[in-house]
Amino acid sequence: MRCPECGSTAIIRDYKRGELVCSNCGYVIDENMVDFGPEWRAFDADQRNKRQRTGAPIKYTKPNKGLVTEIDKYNRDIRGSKLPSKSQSQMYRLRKWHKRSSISSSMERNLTIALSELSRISSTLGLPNNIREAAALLYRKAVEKGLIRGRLIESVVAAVIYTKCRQYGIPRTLDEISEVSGIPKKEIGRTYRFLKKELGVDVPLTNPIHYVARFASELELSGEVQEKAKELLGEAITKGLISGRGPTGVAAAAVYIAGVILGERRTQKEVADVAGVTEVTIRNRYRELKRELGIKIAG
DNA sequence: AAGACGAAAGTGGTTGA
DNA sequence: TCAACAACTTTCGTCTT
Repeated sequence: MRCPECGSTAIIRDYKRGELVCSNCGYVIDENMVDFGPEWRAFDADQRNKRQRTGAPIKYTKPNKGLVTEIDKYNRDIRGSKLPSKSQSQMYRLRKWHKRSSISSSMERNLTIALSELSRISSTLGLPNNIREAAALLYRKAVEKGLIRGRLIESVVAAVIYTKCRQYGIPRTLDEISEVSGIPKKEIGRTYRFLKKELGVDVPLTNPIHYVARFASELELSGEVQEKAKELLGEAITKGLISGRGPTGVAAAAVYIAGVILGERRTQKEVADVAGVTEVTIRNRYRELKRELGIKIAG
């Protein structure tokens, strides 16, 4: 699907608000959207199997990727004739170990818990499916490398979501993820850094531009303001005003300035609230941007 | 009266010895 | 492991609209 406004394919489904939004320009494509997710919740694999009414394509968000080998209990070959007794005892042993290795392994149990937490968090944050899948894959890698030991499953889940959100350019702040996962920000950050090091994931610096659309739409600012804010940020980036600064603060200041320039003023406090920073930070960034970019505020 | 501005002190996390 | 450090927050007084 493409955004009718700017042609971008970066469309985000915001289930919380029931909106289909273009993440590039902030254009709301559809409102009153239906959430196609399940209406039920499940807390373990058993409940899920009982409640799920449809099958699924191959997915990393399923503990066994949706692919299972089953060894049935009838000692027959493909034509239905009995197996020789030597093969029968072999099949018996195969069944035993197949069961032990796949169903009751701690890794599978771990994944089951983790994946249900992962889907809960990503629903609450309104994350698209490709991120969920990517996060699930990353988590799987972490489990396979034995990096979970000694860590809360939930904190690793939070960390992989944070990582993937950043990689996919729809960043959520640590604060937001911390809130829905119930894991302290500090812990998520630490796990995130650990995973990054151990798994060698390459995460680009958070680009403040990615926050603009969200902040602007929460403040009900027009598309022009967003464009202006992005333009300002682009300039700021080339002048090296970003490094070392918190991306949310920079984005918030740009949105604020853009609003003032285009006559859609919001108070510093309003902007500060949606961005999750203080007015003072906005003022500091604002001052820097104003000075370095030579912006004059029209009176 | 509310918002904008900025100084000063405090906080939590990173970095380098 | 500890101290220095930068970014950010909290708090508060003053100025502007």
